[in-house]
Amino acid sequence: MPKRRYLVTSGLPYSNGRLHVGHVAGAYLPADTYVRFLRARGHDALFVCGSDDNGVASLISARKEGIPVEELTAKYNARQAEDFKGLGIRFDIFGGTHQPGFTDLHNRLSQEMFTTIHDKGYFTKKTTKQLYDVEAGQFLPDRYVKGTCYHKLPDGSVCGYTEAYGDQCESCGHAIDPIELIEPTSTITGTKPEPRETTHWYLRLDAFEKQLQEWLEGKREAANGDPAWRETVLNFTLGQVRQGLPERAMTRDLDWGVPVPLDDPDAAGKMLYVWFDAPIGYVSFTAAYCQQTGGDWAGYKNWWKDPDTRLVHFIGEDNTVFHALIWPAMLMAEGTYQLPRTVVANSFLNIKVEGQEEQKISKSRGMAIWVEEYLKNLEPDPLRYYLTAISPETSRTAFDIDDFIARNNGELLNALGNFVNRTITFTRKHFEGAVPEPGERSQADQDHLDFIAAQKEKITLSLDACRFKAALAELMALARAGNGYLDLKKPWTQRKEDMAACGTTMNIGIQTVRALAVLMAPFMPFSAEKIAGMLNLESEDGVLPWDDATSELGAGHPLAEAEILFRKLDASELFGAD
RNA sequence: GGCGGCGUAGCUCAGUUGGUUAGAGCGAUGGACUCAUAACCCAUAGGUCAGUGGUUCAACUCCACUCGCCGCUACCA
Repeated sequence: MPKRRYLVTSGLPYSNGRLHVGHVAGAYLPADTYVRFLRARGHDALFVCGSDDNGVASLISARKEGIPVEELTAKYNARQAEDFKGLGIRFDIFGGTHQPGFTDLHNRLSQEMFTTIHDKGYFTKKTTKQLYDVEAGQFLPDRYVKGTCYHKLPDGSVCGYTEAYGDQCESCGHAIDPIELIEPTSTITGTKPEPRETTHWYLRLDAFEKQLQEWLEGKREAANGDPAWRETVLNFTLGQVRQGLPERAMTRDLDWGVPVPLDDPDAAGKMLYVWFDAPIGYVSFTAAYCQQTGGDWAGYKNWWKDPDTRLVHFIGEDNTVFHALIWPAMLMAEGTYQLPRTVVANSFLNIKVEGQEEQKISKSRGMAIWVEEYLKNLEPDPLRYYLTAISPETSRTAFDIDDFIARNNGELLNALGNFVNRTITFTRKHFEGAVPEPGERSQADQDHLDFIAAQKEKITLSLDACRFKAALAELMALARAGNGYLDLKKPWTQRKEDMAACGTTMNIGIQTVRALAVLMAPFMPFSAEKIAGMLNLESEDGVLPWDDATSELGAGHPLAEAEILFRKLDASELFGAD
C-alpha cells in the first residue's frame, strides 16, 4: 500500500464553555481514531484543531461571566485542551483563532483570503437595515432580538406570540425578519433596539452552484482511496444547492474578530464573519505548526496547496453547511487551495437518564456529562469505547448512563478484558512466562487464525470508510471469538493430557491478544498500550503497526504480568447531577 | 408550507448495489465448564421488517399513498 498524506481537522470548538460528551462524539473522537488508524498503517497524518474565539457568542459569554473576552477564550481554550489530552485525543497542534501566538498568523491568512476573493469579484457590497442596540453599542444578530410575532395566520389574524426570537417564531413556526418584529427587545440589554443602516460584503455563492453540485455529486462513490461521503451530508447539501444558494454576508459589525482588510470607509470598524475566519483556522494553525516545528510558517502551503494531501474534515452536523458548501465555495473562489476530500459529519447526541425521557444535551438544565467531571473519576477508554459504540453516524443516538455501565461491564470487562487476562495469566503460569511453541495446528486452530485475519480485514475496510461503529463491533466479535476458542480447546484440560497441544492453544491465544491490542489501539489507545506492555511489544509513540495484527509473536517471547484493563462500574457512584 | 431523516425480536440497533430458512449485543429460559476481573462457552424461545397498494420471476431493500416520531428552513454558532 502506497504511503499517503493526510491533513485531518476537527471542527473548532467554540471557546465559551466546557466540553461535554456530545462534542467529543461528534467531531473529535472519530477524528482521533481515524488519525491513529492512518498512522498505524504507515500513512503521514497531521491532525489540526484549535478554538474558535471570534464572533459574538464569546462576547456575550464574557459579558455574562464579567470578564474580558480575551480572558474568557483563553480560559476555555486551556480547559478544552486539557479535556482532549485527558481523553487521548492527540492533536499535533491545538491553536485558537484569537490566542496569543496564533492571532497574527490567523488574521494575516484570513485577510489574505478575503482580499483575494474580493479582488476576484466574488463579493457583493450591500447596505441593509438591521437592529442596533444603542446601550450595548452593537448591531444585534437575529437570535438576540425578541419581540411579538407579526406573521399573518391563514385565518387573517396576526400570530401575536410575544416571545418570538428574531430568527423564528416558536408559536407559529414562521421565519422572522427581525426588522418587522412588533416591539422588539434586545436580549442583551433588554432595551429597545433601533433600525440602522449598515453595509456588508456578501459572498456570491450562486457563482459556485454548478461547481459545487458537480463536486458533491462526485462524492457519492468511494474513489482514489477516499471514502464515499455519508448520505446525510450529500442529501442535505445537494438539496440546498437545488434550492439555490443565496449571497451570504461575510462581514459583521463587531469589535472582536478579524478586521475587514479593505481600504473602504464602509469597512471601518467591521470584522470578518466568524464563519469566514473559523475554517481558515485550520490553515493558520497548520502554519503555526510549521513555524513551531520547522521554523517557516509558509510551510502550510505544502499541506494545503499540494494535490497529494488528502484534506479530511470531521464535524458535527450543525457545521455541514459551512464545511460542505460555504468553505468549499471560499476555496474555489480563492483558487489556489485544495478542496476537502472528505467531510465526515456526525449527528447530535442526546442524553438519557433513568426514569426520564431522552432529551437534548443542555447546559442550562444541567443535562450534560462534562468531560472534566468524567475524567475526575474514570478512565478515558470506557468513554471512548461507549461513544464510538453509540456513534451518531447516521442519526441521533442517546448517551444512556445505564447502557454505558452495562457495556463497560459486559463488553469491555467481561468479554475483552477477561479474555486478555485469562490468556496471559494461564500462559504465564504454565509456560514459564513466555509464548509457547506453536506446535501442530488442527483445523480448529487454523480456523481461528483465519478468523483473526478476517476481522482485521473487516475492521480495515470499515475504518477506511469512516464507519467507526461497525469497525468496533467487529473488534468485539474478535474478543468474543477468543473466548469461544479457549472454551472449545479447553487448555485447562489439555494441560493435564497433552502439554504440547495446550501450548499450541495458548500460542494462538496470545496471537489473538496481540491482534486485539493492535486493532483496538485507534479506539482505546490507553488499554492497547497496557496490553502492549503485557506482551512486551515495541510501540513507537503509541503506534502499533497495523499489520502486526496478523504477524505471529515467536515462541519464547517473554510475557509480563497481566494487568487489569477495565474495572467494574456502578451507576450509583458516577455522574452526579450536573 | 418546503427540504431531509426515522419507524426491523422485550430493549438498543445492523442489514453496503432487490435474490435462498431476516442478523448481532443485551435481557429471558435451559445446559456445560472452572484457566480467568463469579467472568466465559453452548443451545432455545422471540419478528405479518409501521400500514395499504404497486413494479418484479423475486422487496426489509424500488415506487405511490397513509399513520406516527424527529431535524433543518440558512447572517446563534
